[in-house]
Amino acid sequence: MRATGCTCSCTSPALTSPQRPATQPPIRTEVRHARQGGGGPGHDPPLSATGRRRRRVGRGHAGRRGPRAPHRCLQRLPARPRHPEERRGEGRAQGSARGHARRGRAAGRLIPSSANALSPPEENAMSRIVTRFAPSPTGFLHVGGARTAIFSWLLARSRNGRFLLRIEDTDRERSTPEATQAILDGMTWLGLDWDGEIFYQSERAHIHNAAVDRMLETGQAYWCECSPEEVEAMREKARGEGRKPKYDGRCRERGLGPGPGRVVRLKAPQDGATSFDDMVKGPISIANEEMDDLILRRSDGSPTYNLAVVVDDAEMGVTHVLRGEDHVSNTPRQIQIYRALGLPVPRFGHVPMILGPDKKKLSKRHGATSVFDYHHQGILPEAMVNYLARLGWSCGDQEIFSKDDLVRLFTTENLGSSAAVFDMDKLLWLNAHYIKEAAPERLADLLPPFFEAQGMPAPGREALLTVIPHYQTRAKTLVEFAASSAFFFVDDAALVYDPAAVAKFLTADAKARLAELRDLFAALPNFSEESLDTALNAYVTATDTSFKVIAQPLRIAVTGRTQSPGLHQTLAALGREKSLARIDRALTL
RNA sequence: GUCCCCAUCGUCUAGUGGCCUAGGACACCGGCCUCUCACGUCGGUAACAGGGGUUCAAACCCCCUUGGGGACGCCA
Repeated sequence: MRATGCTCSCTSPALTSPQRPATQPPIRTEVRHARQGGGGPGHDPPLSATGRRRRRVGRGHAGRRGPRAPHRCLQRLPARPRHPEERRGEGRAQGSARGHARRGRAAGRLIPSSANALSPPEENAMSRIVTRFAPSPTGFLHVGGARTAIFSWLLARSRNGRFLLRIEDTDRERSTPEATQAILDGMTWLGLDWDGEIFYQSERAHIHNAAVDRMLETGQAYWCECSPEEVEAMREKARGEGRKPKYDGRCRERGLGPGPGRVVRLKAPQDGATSFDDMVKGPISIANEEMDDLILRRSDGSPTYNLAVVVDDAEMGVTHVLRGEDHVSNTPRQIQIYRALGLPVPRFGHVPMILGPDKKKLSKRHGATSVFDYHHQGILPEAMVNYLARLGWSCGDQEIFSKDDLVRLFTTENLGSSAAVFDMDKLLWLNAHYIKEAAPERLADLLPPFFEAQGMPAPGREALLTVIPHYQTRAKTLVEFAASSAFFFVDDAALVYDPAAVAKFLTADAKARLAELRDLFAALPNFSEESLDTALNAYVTATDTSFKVIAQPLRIAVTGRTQSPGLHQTLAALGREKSLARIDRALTL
């Protein structure tokens, strides 16, 4: 298998539609092919080639992390009060891409050309940073893509910047509208909102091609008539000689024009090196002789990926590109294209991969890879975001981060540079934490589909609300939540008794006590937790027994199982009628 | 094969030359709490891949080795 897809380190095997429980997310985002139209290719005023030179070079890791006193991530704290106010509005489109086409486009074109010219965008206090997430719609949003989306979103939101979305749907074979929808739904579920219109790469071929034409005109690109077979032969030869397999550039100076079967190649620099200061990995440099003259336009006239990405990012005004590690080797090539086009080079950051427990790249073999798999497993979105953000990023010893915390604290400085293993246990722990913290009303909104998924009608909201607090400390997922609290809501006659528990605890002696308790409960003036608690304790003292002796039999009688919330709570939540009915039934077992 | 990247407890990580007999969290083990299960709480086991340098001092800087990963498409 190979990496497919997104600009985000995904391995996005077109996942087959999972048999999803009835947890259809209530969040739907319209996929609409916004007409991007117009707008020439990157015809922005050419910027001085020197504009992009970094000042900070090769100082190793120390170089990108200045010496500072307190926890670095906490330094963002003072910034807090400013942010919420400043970044609001401006056509941030949550949900369907409607209506802000003009505004979005204008901003996209203007910002970079003025802001990027002289210093790296990061250092320029006046510049608005622009990040993007650019998935290719060949499957669901998987956790790797979700994480780079989260980081890109955080980078923008934490710096009062814009976060854009571009769908890289130029692979007609594998791109589907369903996948696009699934990705948007995934983003929405996670609460990652984007600014302005969604960009669809497939609608922008004319812009890409215009850029190629421009390079042809300026001599930065040339026509090549070598066939794929010939090129493969060159590569084979080079490989045999222990060199980097590459096209040998034989058409470079031939001055060929257009013609059938011909491609356009970049006339890349042949000596020197191309380097960049990666936001997560530090300085990276690759000798230009390692790279060949990559194809910009295929023989069928269509633009290639590396060209399209560069042109789109430049056109959209992207200043900071955060993407998967599998793109580091594309980066120098893309930088060469930026230079050939005279465009400002954005900052790049490559986030490491997510591994499975066996330390191999996370894949379906390891279980769930789509964020919706986790949704359906009853993971709360805030737990997912917290977990994913913490996977490869840290802030001192802090583990729990609300989205606001993240926005306030995030910086690329604290992004880790090595691959990380996806740890379900820790996700579960976080999820349990957020379930405890959640408002019961919210859980009541979320839970119904999880009951339905296990084949029972969703309980009434009121009944649900009385039971929910008892399970917030007991469930790690909503699936577990529904499963372990289901006995509350089933018909008394349909309650399933655990045979082993019945055999062990519902002895004749126990039944005798149950009968007494039944009468006691029937006579109780009210059936509240307090009065039950008092009555139970009084019974224990009066009959000179211990709570332990009556607890399990009673519990099994009303729940069918050995585990439940506290007895008085369980009985009260069940109500007198059901409690008595169940005890009666237990007496017959 | 070539190039690039990565390397602290089982896992996520803190660490940016002395605050390190390496800190936190998950998981695991044990105690407490207790009507069960949880929650909570207290405690414990557990790591700087190896070797050379540099330095008064190295988990941290440099080099090498080893191991892992990625890339080398008219895919994205």
